[in-house]
Amino acid sequence: MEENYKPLTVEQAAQQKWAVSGIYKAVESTTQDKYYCLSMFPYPSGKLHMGHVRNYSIGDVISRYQRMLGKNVLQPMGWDAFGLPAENAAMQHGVHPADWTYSNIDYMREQLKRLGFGYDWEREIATCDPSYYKWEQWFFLKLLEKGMVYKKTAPVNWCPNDMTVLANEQVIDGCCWRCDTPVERKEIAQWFLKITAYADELLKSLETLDGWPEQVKTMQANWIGRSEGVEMDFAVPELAEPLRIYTTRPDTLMGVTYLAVAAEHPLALKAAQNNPAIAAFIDACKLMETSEAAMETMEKRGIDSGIKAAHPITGELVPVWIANFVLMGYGTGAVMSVPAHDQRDFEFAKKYGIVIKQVIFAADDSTDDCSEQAFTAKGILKNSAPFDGLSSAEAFSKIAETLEKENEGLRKVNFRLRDWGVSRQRYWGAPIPIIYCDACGTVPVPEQDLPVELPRDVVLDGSQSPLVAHPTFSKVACPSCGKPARRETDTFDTFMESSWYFARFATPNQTDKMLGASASNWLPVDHYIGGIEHAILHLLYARFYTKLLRDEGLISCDEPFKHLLTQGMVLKDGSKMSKSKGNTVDPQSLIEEFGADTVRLFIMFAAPPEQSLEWSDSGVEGAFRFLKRLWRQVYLHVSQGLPTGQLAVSSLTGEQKTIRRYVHQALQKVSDDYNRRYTFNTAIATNMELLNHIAKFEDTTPGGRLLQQEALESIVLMLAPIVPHICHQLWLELGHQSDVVSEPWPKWDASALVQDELEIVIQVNGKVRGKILVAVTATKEEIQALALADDHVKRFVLDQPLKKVIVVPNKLINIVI
RNA sequence: GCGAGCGUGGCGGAAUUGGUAGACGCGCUGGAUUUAGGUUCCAGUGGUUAUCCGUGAGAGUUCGAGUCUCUCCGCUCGCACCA
Repeated sequence: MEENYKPLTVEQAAQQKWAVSGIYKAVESTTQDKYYCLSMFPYPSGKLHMGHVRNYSIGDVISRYQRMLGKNVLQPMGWDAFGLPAENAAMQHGVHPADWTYSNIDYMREQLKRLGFGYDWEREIATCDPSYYKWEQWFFLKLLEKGMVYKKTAPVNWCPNDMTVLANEQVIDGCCWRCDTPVERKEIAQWFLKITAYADELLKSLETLDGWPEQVKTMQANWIGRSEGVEMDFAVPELAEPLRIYTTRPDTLMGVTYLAVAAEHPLALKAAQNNPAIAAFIDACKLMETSEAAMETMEKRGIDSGIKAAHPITGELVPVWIANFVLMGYGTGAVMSVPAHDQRDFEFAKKYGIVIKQVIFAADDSTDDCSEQAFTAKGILKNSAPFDGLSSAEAFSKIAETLEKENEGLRKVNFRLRDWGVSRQRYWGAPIPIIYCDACGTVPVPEQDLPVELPRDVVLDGSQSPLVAHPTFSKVACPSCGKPARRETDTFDTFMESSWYFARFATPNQTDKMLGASASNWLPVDHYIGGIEHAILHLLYARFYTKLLRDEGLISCDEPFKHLLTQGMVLKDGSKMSKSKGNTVDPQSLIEEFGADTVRLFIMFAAPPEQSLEWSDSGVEGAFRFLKRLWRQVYLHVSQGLPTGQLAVSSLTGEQKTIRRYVHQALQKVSDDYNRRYTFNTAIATNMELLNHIAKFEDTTPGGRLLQQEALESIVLMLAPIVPHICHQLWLELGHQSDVVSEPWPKWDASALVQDELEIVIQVNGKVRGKILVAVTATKEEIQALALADDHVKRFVLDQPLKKVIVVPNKLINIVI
């Protein structure tokens, strides 16, 4: 055995061995349970960053641990290859998005291989490959057939100077990131998937996801946002149609002092016809971002339309305002306003001098004053004849009933969730397979013409969609009548690709179907690992897609991910590692300096997976030091010749029993850390502690050397999922011919854990005053007598009478005086 | 603005079910070996020390609170076209 640890040699040898044996290739088995472990696939942005290394290290550790438990593991890898950065790179560096993407993929694939992740590379997929997005287009057309897809207008960020649509990220302080022109909202026709048709199921089946973090389930439930309320009409004498609104607080109906409508609402447009002030206000409302955060924090402004609407109960006329915070696309584009009981309405009413009418009063003696702020709690109705004296809950039913009887309203369940807009006015995405014909209307591309391939010969200059500008792409014959028609030039949202890739990994090379039969055997994913930033959108879309695929008969599960591990961010100097902050650490140079195992070890040791991880260069050196110490300890042991014979467990000395107890306590603790807690940092710490113990254990008797062998083998097995290369080599050095990555996970011997005596903490009034060694068989009375006899304890107890004595078995005794 | 988290030594973190706060590692201090430095090894390391005080701040529940409850402060993530 080499005296010194040489990571590069060790890692090359191990990786070569794995490549030759094809050990990570996943083949369906009838004798083993499957385990599908998936890390979120990367966007090929150029090089791996530390967030990737962390994500994939966690996934690889779980995969390798499950393999040692005897599972048939599937761990695939691929590329979320469509997206905006490729187009930006094209504009900045004059490189084609496809070339840029594929060369990034090639570089990053090599990095992943160098890190020793156990992927089945035969299943690699790239979403920009026509053989992948063909099935996405096919499935979209299936959904169109089923009525799960429709087209409507929706707002986008529009740069009037560049004549182009901007992503939210490309809008900086309300202006275009390239030319600084103020951005406008523009309504354009777009394709939508009816995710709201599954709102109920997406909400209800969250309850079945026992392996998901509570916080993620809560966030999803809040995002879906089920509410119970009343939809009602306010008649508008000047319009044929009444104003329809929805409220979750019908109990406050008698406090309505105005209504508010969106700037794009027909009522607003009518009011603007001969009122230049209103027309100017509506114009100004266009200068607004589409993101919810921007809208919720902007200044709330409005103008009186001059039009009045009739209160559905009293018939009293209330003014209708046009307000910038009401949106046409969400709900009905109109809301009722109760300044006394809603904070936003309150601030708006104060600003514009609108009447504030309090109708809800506190049921107890807590304050219900609404002169300074809205009183938003529920309570008792007053000033609300004929509902005076009712509680908010009673009023909800009574008012709903009254409106239903008069045919002016209806109880309704609403969701905050909106349908999924999938149209993007961009080049580097999957084309939407639709053709528009003047005679036949909207015509799906026939199945035999799929995929609609993205043309390569395009000009990217940031001014308009390259597919619109392309000379021939949009010019097609109508598949139905053969006359000249126009092809859809929008592409799909890239979330469309990432919403089903986990299923495609089961049958990645299937050419005649979207998913082969074995998709149902591998799915659902047993463990899914990825960033917390995906807690809502990606995970919700993937759950939605799973239900769509199920209803199409392509898979049989209801949910895609059994267990979810949301990994924290990698920070440097307290803030997120990013190119723009210039605080990135390149994994490549560290791998070259210390080896993949050191990088993996540090990243798994520095923090538990769900917490953010603070990068530390000296911490990496600490990890390297530990691997060197481990190597040295095995070297010292092996160079004395491997011990022979069987360990005689029944005739160990006290010190030998203690060291063996440390080994088996570690096995027990580390198994729990891997299996239940996913706290790999404490699993590593336990192994470091154990190595410290055995380094001090210098027993060279035959029994002592067998104990040293047992301890070192245990450490190597316990660390194999985390640092597989060095463990591969050390396992061979310890006298084995087998491959450590395929060894069974070690079991602890319960009899080795037994102790005769235990240390018990003595507390007086809850404060630690001493420690005593007692036999494990000691009774409460015996422990109490021993504790009271302790000199130090006596000083605190003195002669005071004992009020109470609490004994926590095997832990502590608390004497209360 | 709304939703979800987090806050413990000089630093990363540990304390799993309310029961010894600071495991393990980094850094630092002293020593040994080597000596040009580094490596390696050993000892020590929350503050204060007769004892007390300490887990963002303040209150509460309890024999006992880092852990549970409430209020506040600070930070992070998400908000539907970044992925």
